[in-house]
Amino acid sequence: MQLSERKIKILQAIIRNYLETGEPVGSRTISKYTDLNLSSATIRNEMSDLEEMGYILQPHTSAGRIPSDQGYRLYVDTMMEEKDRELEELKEMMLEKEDKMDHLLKQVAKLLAVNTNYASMISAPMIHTNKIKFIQLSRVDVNQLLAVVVVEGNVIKNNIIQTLETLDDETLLKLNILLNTHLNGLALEEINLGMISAMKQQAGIHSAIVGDVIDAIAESIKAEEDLEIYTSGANNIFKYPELADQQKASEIINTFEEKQLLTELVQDTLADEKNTGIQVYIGNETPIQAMKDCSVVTATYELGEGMRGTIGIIGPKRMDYDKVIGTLKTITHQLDELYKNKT
Amino acid sequence: MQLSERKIKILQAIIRNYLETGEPVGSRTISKYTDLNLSSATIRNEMSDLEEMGYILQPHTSAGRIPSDQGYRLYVDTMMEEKDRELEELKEMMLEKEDKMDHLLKQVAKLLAVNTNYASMISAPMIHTNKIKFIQLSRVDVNQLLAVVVVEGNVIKNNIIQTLETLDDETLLKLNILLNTHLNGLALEEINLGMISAMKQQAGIHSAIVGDVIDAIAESIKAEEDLEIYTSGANNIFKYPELADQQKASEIINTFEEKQLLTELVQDTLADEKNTGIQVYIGNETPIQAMKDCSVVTATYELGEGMRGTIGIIGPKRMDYDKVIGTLKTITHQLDELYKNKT
DNA sequence: TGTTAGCACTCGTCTCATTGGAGTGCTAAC
DNA sequence: GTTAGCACTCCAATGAGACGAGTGCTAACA
Repeated sequence: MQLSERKIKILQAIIRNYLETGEPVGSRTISKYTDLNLSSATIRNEMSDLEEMGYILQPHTSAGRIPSDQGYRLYVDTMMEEKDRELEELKEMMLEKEDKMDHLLKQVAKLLAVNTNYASMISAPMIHTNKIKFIQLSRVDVNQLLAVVVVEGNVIKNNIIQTLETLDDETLLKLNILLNTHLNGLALEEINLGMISAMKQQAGIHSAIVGDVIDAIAESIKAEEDLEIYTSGANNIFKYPELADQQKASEIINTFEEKQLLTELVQDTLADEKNTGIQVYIGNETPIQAMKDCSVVTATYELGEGMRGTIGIIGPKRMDYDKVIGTLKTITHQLDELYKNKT
Repeated sequence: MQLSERKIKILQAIIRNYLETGEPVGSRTISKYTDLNLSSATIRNEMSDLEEMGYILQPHTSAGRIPSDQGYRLYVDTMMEEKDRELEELKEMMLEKEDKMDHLLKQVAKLLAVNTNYASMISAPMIHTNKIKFIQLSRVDVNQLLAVVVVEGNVIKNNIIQTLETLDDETLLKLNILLNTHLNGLALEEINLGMISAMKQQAGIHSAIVGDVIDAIAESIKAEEDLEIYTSGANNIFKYPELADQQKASEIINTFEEKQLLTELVQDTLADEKNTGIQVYIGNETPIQAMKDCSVVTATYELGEGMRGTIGIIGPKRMDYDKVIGTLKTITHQLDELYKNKT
């Protein structure tokens, strides 16, 4: 069967109505709601077709219809009217000097949650390049060295190294020069054993330290791998009765608390290269089992230089897709701008 | 009325029973439960007294009794049999090299939650002294300086400073020496305008930088003030029907998500100096409104040098106080040990 | 005087039947 | 192809009745 013009209009009306109310919607409601003047009986016939085609379903025999996952999917793919959103707060927020990345991300997460009334998450940008920009070794105590590594994108990593011997200023200076001349501009993977042994040789009696420092650097950079995720508004799910029952709520809350469980979502979003930047997971389409009764909308943001992160909104299936997608587009766009203005 | 020996035993039995079951407990149950061989009728009379005295209450006329806040309070203050707990996992966890404070804290929070089946929180230690131990200024880019500040307790802070002029190595070295000789060993509050202007004078044409650096340092150290709190196991509350209803769950979850709301709890715990280290807030005793239907048990841990933080367990009023307090004592003790072994 | 048995009473919970209404599907007429 | 009408379904809300856990009180007992 083909989806006639009229069927589409009716489906659209059903979904819109259901998004608003969360109640199954009946034929009479639609016959009043739409501009095509049809009686409820006609609508009923069409609805019967739509159900057969899998776009809507009945919770029980004598109830109205609700959209199926397939129905939502069609809606999102073809029928949405994306609402552009002005997020003044965001602009203001970004105008304030927000140096600390984690603060900014937390703020964005919160802003999203408050603005949409859904739950939100944001992952810190993954640094793909991880090129070392600068290394600094300093003595903070008789047998403690502080290693500071700055990588591309001004991400700073610290590590304290315990040493057996006490290094004097001159040696320290030499080591610093040695490290910087050899390692600057390199990514972690580019550092090979040959280089290390060359450096050790040059370091002479302090060769042990060189090894420790490189270990410390490797550790600092690698630590980034378990990527940081910030969330907000998890308790918004209680606003939607279909998610608020104990079983579901508990699972969702748990996922939000064990943020690492959200990693899959981030991976999945980032993996999809060809995409316009926005992805919508409806119900079972989600990679996270706990969210099979939700819809998840994710977007990729980019802070130049291959630093990419993910923003996501998690809500009920009857989420206001138009608004959410509009909001996410605005946010990612603003994050781009932010980066441009910073550099 | 006096609390006779027998009344105490009965009250204890009521509370113990209620802690297990979560159901109001009746006179017949107690008459079988206790070793004092009394009929249910006698128990009833005693229970009537206990109710009048405010230690127990009836949810409705023909139901059994449940402990009141006052009853729990008496129990915690005088009748508990603290269970000592061996936490092998904790020891193992701490044996592994856990350099990163935040990782350790997250782990501890999780361990607590899993172990007790309640929700847990832990605040990062507040650094009271905040004495500057070491300052390092480095050039990472033509017009970018990296300021690293290490404060007492090896807490490291970074800040990137934009400069108008490009500083050469020699100037940078001079500035470093200038900053370290003037500021090392001082707390933020001890830096006064006199010192700053003295330093600026010595810095000559680079005096502007000195101001910027001091601002950056102040900012880094102050940032510590909105203290970090880690939580775990919030969704454990769903295991206790009396907390699992939407209204309450939502409030509690929200508090856990907006971690700053837990600050009050931390403040309150740390403020109470005279205490043995463990504090119990039963129901309305809590400083956090959202937790008025919970009990909260907090402990202070100390990592030497005035670095103190708070650990807390949040659960239903019928929490297993004996176990929780035992666990918290073990944990704080282990954290102490950890610190000793590190230094 | 403290303890106990017995009994009437209360009140929440469970079950079951009833009702009302929203909504459908089908049929026949337009 | 559209619509009115009607029988039918099924959920949700309501209320009556039975049940039982538990109490308070009284009177009797050691």
